[in-house]
Amino acid sequence: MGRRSDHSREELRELILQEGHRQLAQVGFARFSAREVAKRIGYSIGTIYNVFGSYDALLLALNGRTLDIWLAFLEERLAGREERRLDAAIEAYFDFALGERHAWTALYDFRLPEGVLPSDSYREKVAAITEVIVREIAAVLPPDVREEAPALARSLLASVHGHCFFALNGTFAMLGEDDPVGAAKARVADALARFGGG
Amino acid sequence: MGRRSDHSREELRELILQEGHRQLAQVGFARFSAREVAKRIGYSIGTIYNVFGSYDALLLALNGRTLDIWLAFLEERLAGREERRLDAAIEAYFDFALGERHAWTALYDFRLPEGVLPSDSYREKVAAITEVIVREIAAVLPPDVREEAPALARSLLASVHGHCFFALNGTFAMLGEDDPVGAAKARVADALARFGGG
DNA sequence: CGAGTGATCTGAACGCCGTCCCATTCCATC
DNA sequence: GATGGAATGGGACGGCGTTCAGATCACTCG
Repeated sequence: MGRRSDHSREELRELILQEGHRQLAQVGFARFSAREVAKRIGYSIGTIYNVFGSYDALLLALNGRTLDIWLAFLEERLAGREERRLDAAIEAYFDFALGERHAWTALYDFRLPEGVLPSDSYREKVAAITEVIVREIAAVLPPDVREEAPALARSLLASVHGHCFFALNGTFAMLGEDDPVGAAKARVADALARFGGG
Repeated sequence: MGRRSDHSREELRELILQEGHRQLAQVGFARFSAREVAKRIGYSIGTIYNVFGSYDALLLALNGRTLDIWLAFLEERLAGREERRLDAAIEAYFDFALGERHAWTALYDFRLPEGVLPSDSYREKVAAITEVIVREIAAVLPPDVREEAPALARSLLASVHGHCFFALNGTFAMLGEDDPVGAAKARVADALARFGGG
């Protein structure tokens, strides 16, 4: 009832995002509930709508947070590493997805209504992760084909994503595949071999 | 109210699956509702639970139907084709996903509760689609590495899936990729080149 | 200091959902 | 006919996202 001002708007936003991400990671996208988040932080459901405007906006913000964590995770794994950096990046992809299973899955389970585009800031986060891979690809590509790095990075990201996705959703288990990471690395190596890189 | 016997149990099952698949294809997984399906076929929600037992079982059956249609689509695209059969299969993958956008997406959006495995019949359908690809891969592989076909097929399926997924969910659009099919074909070609196939 | 203003917050209400379950209805059998 | 059992309907339940009128409090300004 009524104004409380226990927290500033920014604090509230942060509070919701923290508890929301905790919930999302714990119960997964399908069982995630904005009401439950409100309950846990001791505010009413209305407050969440005051701050985020809609369920979709909240989820976009939560997925954005996942992307932030993912980028940091990836960079930490690469930091100081001299050799086999691309393999390390692939391992990081899988390790993050496995470790943050629910949050990672939510990135792809949640979809905006058709025609609605994610915000620029969300796109930038996706681009930032991609950019890391572009750099790593460029570094192992022969200089004369280095311009191919962005397109190749997108494509290899998709390949690795497919392997990771099948590993997590049980498709690979169904098909008897027991080394998804190895398979993903092999496909990346195949692509680099074509360009004389690696 | 009460027993009607307008349809046999099998007819009812088929009725629900038909209308359910129509709904799923029309509104997508997120907006799909068993109640709505019941309403449209002129039965009550209870009847759907009599026939399928749960929402999850219904969705598994609907996804099974999608897999059936997909397999038929794939086989038709390959039938009578002499050259570039693998490219045709990749195109079929994308064309099916694009054409049956919602139904295809539902295959991956819907997830059983953790620990619950899909039925054998569902697994067989997935395996049947995979088997088509295994055959095509085996056909273009040098005889001495033909035993690699199943593992390679799983991996390439994952790669193509990743490209298709990113094409449909907007990731590729975000990253400026405008030829997902071409990229997928290139990655498959890269892998075959390693084995001296193609 | 006190009244008025406006931002903030609550929670009931709405129309959905999946799920459960029992009263009702009808068919088949005797 | 009567009856037993299978099929069906649909209300009830708890939960969801969403909305919004009303309650409440921190301010501002006279």
